[in-house]
Amino acid sequence: MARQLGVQIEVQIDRTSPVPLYHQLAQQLAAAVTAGRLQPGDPFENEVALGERLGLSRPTVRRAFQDLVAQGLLVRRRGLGTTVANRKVHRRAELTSLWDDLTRSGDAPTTRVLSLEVVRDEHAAAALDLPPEAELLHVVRLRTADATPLAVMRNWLPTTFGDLTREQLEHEGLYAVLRARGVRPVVAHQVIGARMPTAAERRHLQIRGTEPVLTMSRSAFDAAGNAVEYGDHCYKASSYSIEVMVDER
Amino acid sequence: MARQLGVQIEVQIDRTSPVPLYHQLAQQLAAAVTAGRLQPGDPFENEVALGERLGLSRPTVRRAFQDLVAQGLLVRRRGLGTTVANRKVHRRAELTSLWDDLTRSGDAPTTRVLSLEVVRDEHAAAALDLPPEAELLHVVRLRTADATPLAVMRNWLPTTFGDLTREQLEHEGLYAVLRARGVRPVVAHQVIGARMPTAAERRHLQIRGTEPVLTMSRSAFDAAGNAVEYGDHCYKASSYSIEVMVDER
DNA sequence: GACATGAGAATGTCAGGACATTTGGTTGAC
DNA sequence: GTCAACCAAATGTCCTGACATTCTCATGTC
Repeated sequence: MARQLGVQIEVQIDRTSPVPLYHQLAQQLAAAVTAGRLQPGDPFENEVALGERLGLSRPTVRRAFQDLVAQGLLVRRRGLGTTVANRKVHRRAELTSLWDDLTRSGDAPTTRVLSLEVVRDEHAAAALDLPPEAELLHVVRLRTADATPLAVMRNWLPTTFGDLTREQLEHEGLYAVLRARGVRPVVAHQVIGARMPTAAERRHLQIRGTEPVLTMSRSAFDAAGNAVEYGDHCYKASSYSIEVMVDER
Repeated sequence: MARQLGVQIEVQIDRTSPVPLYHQLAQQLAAAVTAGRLQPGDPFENEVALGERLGLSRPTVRRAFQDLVAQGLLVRRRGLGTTVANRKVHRRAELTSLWDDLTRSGDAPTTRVLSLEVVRDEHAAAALDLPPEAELLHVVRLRTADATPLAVMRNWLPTTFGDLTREQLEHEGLYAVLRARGVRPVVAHQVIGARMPTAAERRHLQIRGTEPVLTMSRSAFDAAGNAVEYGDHCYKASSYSIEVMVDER
């Protein structure tokens, strides 16, 4: 039976890349769907043909398709084939405001940059909605207040901020530096938790006895939806707390 | 290297069943984890050994494991193995109660009232904008989720709520009880922190090793500005984190 | 024209195999 | 006691192969 031929999508597979083959394929197919090059209901190229065209095995192609199904982008049925899924409506979550954690303190904050380099980090890239192979500017800073170590802060930013210097980052806060370049994060997703510090954190924060750290992970985006930064901060719990005001009037 | 042997779970595979083998396996493993026969952190039998024991191929076992990872029940790391995931409660820093949040996520909350009495407490009174000599209703509760201790919660309320009973407080969450009497907190000031647990908290929360608690203090007021409650909660940090969304557009 | 049947197309399931990478414990050297 | 190197254990990735099941269309018969 001559089914309607699935649409062929331009795909580049790089076997020298450290990114798994299935992941490269999944991302490019997802990009094509998300960009609107395929519309809901469009038939997809079948898994065998796509595999032959790209020189990939069927399980590898199936693994990529599976990821797209999990993201809600594709629908697959045995005997019928693969089609582009209908777009779902996403509801915005209700919001609260968060006090800026350090600007109210009045203490004399200082920053020491422990590390500043370009890296690849899949987890950070995912938190910024960027491809796993994306290069990111990774900065690790030690923040002190009144000469007392308070926090170790790790941040990852897109390499559009690759020209940030140690001097800038030590002279003022990261967000102040970003504001000076016209970048204003307006949306952030934060998760607050607690754990015991690692050996390195104990050293930097001068923690001697048994004392936890308060952690906060944050993904921040600007008004246009561009990734600004992903941060993973840990604070000496004895010296730090986070204040949240809730107003549901 | 002799790793700790993964726990063996009783599994019945029926090859005459129309249910796919991977699905039969996934369901029985999930049931064992959900039923508590395996605890967070427990090592799982590795995929090769499990396959050999059940006469299943490695891809079939991996497919079952993959489903459990997707459900948040297992954690897998290359070179290390498969372990039962920690149960994490992710909570939005909105004006909701833990009971409401756990009920919504299907985590079967229960409450045990440890103490219910009228007291004077200067600190709590101050947090409620009340005179230091004001009498307050003081309640201490142990909250469990899925039979696992999660939080010790201390609350102080004005004595207008003095007729609250143990039964009411054990049957549903504090805020549900308040709503039933037409009381609705709309403004709250919350402080999130971390510390090491007290001996009593260790006992109630069944904390054995070195593990911190995540703390949240909250003063809540109704629309007219009347004090509703002051709460001081501590949560097992390995099982709890707080989610905050920020939108400043 | 309606209905049954068969076949082709495509996905679903399962198996076996191999190599790469990560992790953490052990061992030996200093 | 510390540190580096090595190795075993375990998962991650990718491949080839085969059979089962579902779906739809074409064809033949009445």
